[in-house]
Amino acid sequence: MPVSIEDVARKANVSISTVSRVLNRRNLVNARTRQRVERAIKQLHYRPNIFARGLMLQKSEMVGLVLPDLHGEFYSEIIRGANQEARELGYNLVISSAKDSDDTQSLLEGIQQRSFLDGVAIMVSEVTGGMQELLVDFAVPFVVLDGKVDGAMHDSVVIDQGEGARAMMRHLVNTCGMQRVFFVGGLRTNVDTIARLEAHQQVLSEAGIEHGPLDIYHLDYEYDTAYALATDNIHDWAGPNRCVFAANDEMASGIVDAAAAAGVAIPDDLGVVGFDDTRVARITRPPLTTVRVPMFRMGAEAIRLLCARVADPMCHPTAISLHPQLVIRKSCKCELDA
Amino acid sequence: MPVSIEDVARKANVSISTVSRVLNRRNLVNARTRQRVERAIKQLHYRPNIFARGLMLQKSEMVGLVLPDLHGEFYSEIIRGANQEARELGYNLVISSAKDSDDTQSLLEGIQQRSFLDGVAIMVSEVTGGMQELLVDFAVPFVVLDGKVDGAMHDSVVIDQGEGARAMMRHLVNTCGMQRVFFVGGLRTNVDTIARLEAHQQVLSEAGIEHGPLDIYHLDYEYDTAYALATDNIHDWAGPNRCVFAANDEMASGIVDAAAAAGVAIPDDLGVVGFDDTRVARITRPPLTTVRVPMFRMGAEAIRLLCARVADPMCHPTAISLHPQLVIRKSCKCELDA
DNA sequence: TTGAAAGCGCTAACAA
DNA sequence: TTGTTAGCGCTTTCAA
Repeated sequence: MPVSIEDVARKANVSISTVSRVLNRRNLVNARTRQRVERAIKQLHYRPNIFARGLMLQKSEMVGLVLPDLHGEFYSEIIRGANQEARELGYNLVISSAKDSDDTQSLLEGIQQRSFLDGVAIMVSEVTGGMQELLVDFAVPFVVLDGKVDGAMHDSVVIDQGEGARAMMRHLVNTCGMQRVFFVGGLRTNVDTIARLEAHQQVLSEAGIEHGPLDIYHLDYEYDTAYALATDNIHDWAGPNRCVFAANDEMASGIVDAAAAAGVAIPDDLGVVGFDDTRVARITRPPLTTVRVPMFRMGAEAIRLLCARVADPMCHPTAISLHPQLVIRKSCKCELDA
Repeated sequence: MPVSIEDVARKANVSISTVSRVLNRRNLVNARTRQRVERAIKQLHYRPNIFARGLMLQKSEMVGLVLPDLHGEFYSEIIRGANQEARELGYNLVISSAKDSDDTQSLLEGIQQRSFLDGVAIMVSEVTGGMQELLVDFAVPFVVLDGKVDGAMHDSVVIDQGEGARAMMRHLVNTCGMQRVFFVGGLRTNVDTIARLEAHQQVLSEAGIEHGPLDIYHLDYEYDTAYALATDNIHDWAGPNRCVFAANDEMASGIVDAAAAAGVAIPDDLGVVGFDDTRVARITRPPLTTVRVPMFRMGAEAIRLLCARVADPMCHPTAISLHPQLVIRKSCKCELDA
C-alpha cells in the first residue's frame, strides 16, 4: 500500500540512489533526470518513510518540551514560544507534561528509553534526588528551563527570579512604604518560590524591617487555596503599610477576592501583589502590581539553544538569563501608574 | 557508540531473536535465559532503536494534537485531557499549533508528508476549502475536535454548542427578562461563533423579540478588542432589560471592565454573559454567568477515539457529543445563584 | 552523472 | 525453546 522509493525509481526509470539524491542533494542530479523523478514522486504521492530515514540518519528532527504541568497561561506562553521557534528551525515539537516530579522523572526515563527525540527542553519545578541522578548522565541532549541541575553539564534558560523579586520588594518597601510584607509562596521545595522568598527576606533585612517565619505561608500556586487562606487571615493581615507578596498572580487574585468578600479594601487596607503578569493580573480588580516574566521568550530561547546543541553536541554549554520586569498597577498603594 | 540488540545478544550468549523476544513477547522465552538477557540489557543500558522498530512495525506509538492556537486556558485544558489519556493508553502526544487556518493546513500537510504519527486529533476553528480537500483523503487516521469535515469519514468529538447557547439565551430571556440581547462573537467564519449566533437568533425569534443585524458584532475573541468595542458602545447598550452575550469569557470580561470604567453598573445597567467558563469568568467582577464547556474531557475523548481508530482503522466512525452546562453567576441580573 | 550493493537495528516467519 | 535469515525503506560509499 505505501509507495516506496523503489516504486518511484521504477516509474522514473532510474535507480533508487538517484531518487534518494533528488530528495537530499538535488544538485548532484542531472536536471532532466531530476524532473522525471520529481514528476514520478508527485504522481505517486510518494513520501519518504521517516523510520527508514531515521534509521540511517539517527535523527528524527523532533525535539521535546517537558513541563511540570500545563495549567494556566504561564505554560501556554512557553509552549507558544517553543512551538514557534521549533517550527522556524524545521523541527517538530513534542510536548509532554507531568503531574508531579515523580511523574516528570518517569516521563524523562521514557524519553531516554525510547530516544526518539533529538533533544529535549526540560522544566523542573523541583529537582529531586532521583531526577538529578537521572539527568547527570542523561542520554538525550537537553536544556533546562528556569533551573539548574548540579553535576550535569547542560544549557539553560533562566529567569532571574531574584532580580524580579527584589525589584518588587524594594518597590513595596521603598516606594510604597510598606512596613510588613507577608509572603505567600508555592511549595517549600519549588525553586521559584525559594528564590522569591529569599528576595523577600533579604530586602526586609536590608531595610531593617523585622520579619519572622509566621509571616510566611506555603501553598500550591492555586487561586482557591489562596482564597481560603486569605479568608482565614485577612483581618490579621490588614492594616496600614501592610502588604501580601504572593508568588504568583493566581494566588494574589484569590487573596484580593477574599479581601473584597471580607470587606477589606485593596490596596487601602492591605496591598496585594503577584508574580508572572499573566492575564489574571490585569483582570483582577484592582489590577495587580506584579512582575512580568518573559515566558514566550523563555520557550523560544530554550528551543534555540537545544537545536544548537543537537547540531553540535560538543559545543560549550550556554546559560541565558532573562530579565523580569516590574509592572506597577493598582494593588500596591503607590502613586505610580505604569 | 549506541548499543544495539546485537551487543546484548553477544553479552548474554544468545541470538538476537531471543533478545527481541524478551523485549516483545517475554513469555516465549525460558525464564533463566530471560534473566540473563535482562541482566545484559541493564548492564549495557540497552535501549531499542525506535526507528528500526518503527520500520518493522510501521507505527510510532505517537499521536498528534493540532490546535488552531495555544492561547488561553481553553486550549490548555484540552491539552491536559489529551495528554492524560494518551499517556494512559501508552501513546506519546505530539502537540502543534498554528496561527491561522493556512498555517494549520500546512502543518497537516507536513504531518501527512512525514507521516510519523499513528494518528492525529485536529481542531479546526474554520474549515476552509483547502483544508476540506486535504482532509477528504488524508493519509493519517484522524479525529476532529469540535467540528465536522464534509465528505470525509472521521470520528469526532463535538460540544453541542447550540444546546449551550440556547440554554443561555433562554435563561436571559425567560428568567432574567431581557428584552434586547446584543451578540459579540468571534470571526464570522468561526464555527463556534456561528452556532452561538444561530442560537441567539433562534431564541429571540421564538420569544417574539425584535432583533436586527445592528445588534451583532464580530471580533476576535480577545479581551482588548472587546474592551475597545465596549468603550465605544457601552452607553448605547446600557439600559433596563438589556444584555450582551459574548461568545467567550475573555470578551465578556473586557466588556465588563469597560463598563466599570465608564460607570455603567453590571448587571444593573447592563447584563453581560460569556461562554466557556474559564478561570476568567470567576475572576471577573462581578463573576460571569457563562456556559461551561467540558474541555478536558473533549481532549481526553478525542485521544481515546483516535487510539481506537489507530488500533482498528476500519472501525465505524463515532461521533461523541459533549454537553455544556449553564453556570449562573452575578453578571446577568437574575435572582438565581448557582 | 548514475547504479549496485552494503548496511542502519529491528521483528517475525521458518527451521531446528 | 532457540537460532537463522529475510526483509522493512532508506542513505551512502564505491565503481562504472
